[in-house]
Amino acid sequence: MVTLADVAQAAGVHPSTVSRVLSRPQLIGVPTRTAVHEAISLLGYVPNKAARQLAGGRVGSIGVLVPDIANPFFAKIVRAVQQSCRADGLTMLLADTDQRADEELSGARALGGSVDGFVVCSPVAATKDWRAVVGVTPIVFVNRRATGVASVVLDQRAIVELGVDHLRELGHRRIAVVRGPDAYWSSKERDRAIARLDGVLTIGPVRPDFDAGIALAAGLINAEITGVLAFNDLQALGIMVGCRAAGRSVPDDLSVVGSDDIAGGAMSDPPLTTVSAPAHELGASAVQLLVHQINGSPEVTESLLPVALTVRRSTGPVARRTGRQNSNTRGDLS
Amino acid sequence: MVTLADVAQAAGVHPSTVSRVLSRPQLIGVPTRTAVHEAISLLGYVPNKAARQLAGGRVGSIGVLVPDIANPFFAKIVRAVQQSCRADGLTMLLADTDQRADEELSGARALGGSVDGFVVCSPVAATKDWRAVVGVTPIVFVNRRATGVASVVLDQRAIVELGVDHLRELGHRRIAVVRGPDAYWSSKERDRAIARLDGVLTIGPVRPDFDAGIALAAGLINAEITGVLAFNDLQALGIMVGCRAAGRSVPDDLSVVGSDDIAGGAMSDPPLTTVSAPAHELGASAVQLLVHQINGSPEVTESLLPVALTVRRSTGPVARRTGRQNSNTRGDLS
DNA sequence: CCTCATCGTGCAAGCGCTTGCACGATGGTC
DNA sequence: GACCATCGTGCAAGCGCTTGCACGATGAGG
Repeated sequence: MVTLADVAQAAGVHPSTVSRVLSRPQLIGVPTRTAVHEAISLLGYVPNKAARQLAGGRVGSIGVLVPDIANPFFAKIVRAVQQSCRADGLTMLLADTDQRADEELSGARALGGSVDGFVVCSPVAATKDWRAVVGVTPIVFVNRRATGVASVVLDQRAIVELGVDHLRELGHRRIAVVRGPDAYWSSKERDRAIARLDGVLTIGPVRPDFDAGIALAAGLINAEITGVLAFNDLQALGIMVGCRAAGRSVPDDLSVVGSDDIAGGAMSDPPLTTVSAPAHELGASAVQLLVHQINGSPEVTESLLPVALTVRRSTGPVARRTGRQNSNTRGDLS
Repeated sequence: MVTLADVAQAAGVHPSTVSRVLSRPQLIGVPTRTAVHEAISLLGYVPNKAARQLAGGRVGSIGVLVPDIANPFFAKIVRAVQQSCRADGLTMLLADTDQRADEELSGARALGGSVDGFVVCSPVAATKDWRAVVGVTPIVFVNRRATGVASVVLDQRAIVELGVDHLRELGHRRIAVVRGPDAYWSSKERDRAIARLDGVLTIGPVRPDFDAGIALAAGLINAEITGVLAFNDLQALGIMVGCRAAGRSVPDDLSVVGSDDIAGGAMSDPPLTTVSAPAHELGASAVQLLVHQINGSPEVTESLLPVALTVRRSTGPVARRTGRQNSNTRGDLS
């Protein structure tokens, strides 16, 4: 293993000079700097992170906590975070919290000493608990806004409005929007947006997963809903399957729009119309905000990311009244 | 921050004693040990990883490299790895290699100094390059077998046989199996298994993703295939969609079986029959093997994991000849 | 009762790096 | 021409932990 001292010797300078070339090059004269760089690449020197951290410098890695890495939405975010990290020369430590507040906190504790900061996706633990655990360590929340903590969130209001407007433009009048679990910041945020709207039915809270979606379908049909905005894509996919199982067709009998735009949505049949979340930007912005903080910026930035409607084929014009009539008739049979 | 020294003082012993209580308890007398433990929990002491590593001890973390974390199959493995890590008190460092050999190697280099070992999923870089980069650092390959490297792999032969046998039992005679990219170890392994079989057509190599699956459908129909074993679930899903787009039905006109058993398979319509891979075991075994090596065991273990058929509704009995006749007729139209 | 393993614990030397401080060498100013 | 700011570099003290070695206190054997 080649150390700082080896490089220093090769370059004919003091180890501290090498160290400075690496951390604050502007302090060092250009000729020396060049010589050091040559020695570094010649010897293939790689700084030892542990030593660097121990000596009080930057660690060069960040911790990322996600509720469930198997959820494609979070997988996309993690991927973006990882890419940003690589671009910034950072290492990413990942912990899956299994959606549990205690795992979140214990994960943070475990990573605590080894990272420069945290990116926390959809945190469920209370903000004050977070502060207690991480102390002054920089931190940014993804998908939750909290005072005193940097965050990058999706425009939940736009999600609701984009989804509902799309349905309305297709002529739908009996529109439902599914509420998410109360524990989520995004749920509360959407509820606020929903409250602004006239004439939409709300359903739930309902778990944002496939099975819950299936279970939802029957109720939607009974309520003669013709267009529904699910809480996320997984749930939307479930609604579509449940609908077909009940003998109805998507989008002829029910238009469904999801939210997130996970890969599975494009692969369903019909492919899912959805409000696309910029997962990549979410991750990238989070890292950017975090790096800012790590570099000493005191400002607490709250970043709001726009969403966009992706129209595929799970939504269509509302059926003419006779069409709905037919549907109802069939519905009585099942 | 509470340090070893603080604990030592609180317990009235020397720091080295505390250190030993943590790393090799059997060296320390029981009363002292107890006292130290009390002091530790009293003060809420958390060992500093950087210092520990620097001093030459274990780091307590492992590096995991995956080709694509957004691929649900790898997400499942990562999740399992993470769980095993937590159970063993290990931290997991994750890097996404984007399926590129150079990223694999540079990822390993970046993590190099900060981990006790590596779990590498579906490595594409050559084994000797790996050895060159990681030196004597313990390492285990997932989904590739290589001499001199511990590995945990799926029984590729069983995958092929299980899939094909299932199709045969349903009466299919015109069966195709899709080959994967030549670069994959699993592809070569399956090819070997396919070679053993009589009377199956092979197709490909074909990329193991959704779009490639869609593209495949037409060819399958033209060749009058009635049952197909895809290379993985993503591809199988694509075949189903492509098939329906061509006016055929699954499983009536074409039975399709996937491989992996990703979550999306259960959510498709019809839900996908597939050869399930024990993703959780893959991850857990990998960690176990790695920990063994880290603990100094010299043996190079190669673990072969069994797979199982999960029958859902994308496969069915072969259509009666008249049925196929009909299909063909319809086929001419499209 | 003295000798010698054996066991439990203290001691101190680092691991590789960062950083505040000191110091010599510049070049400009009065 | 003597003085001072400025700049570039060397020096050394740690960061928190592990571990080989030494040492005192036990209990067993002659």
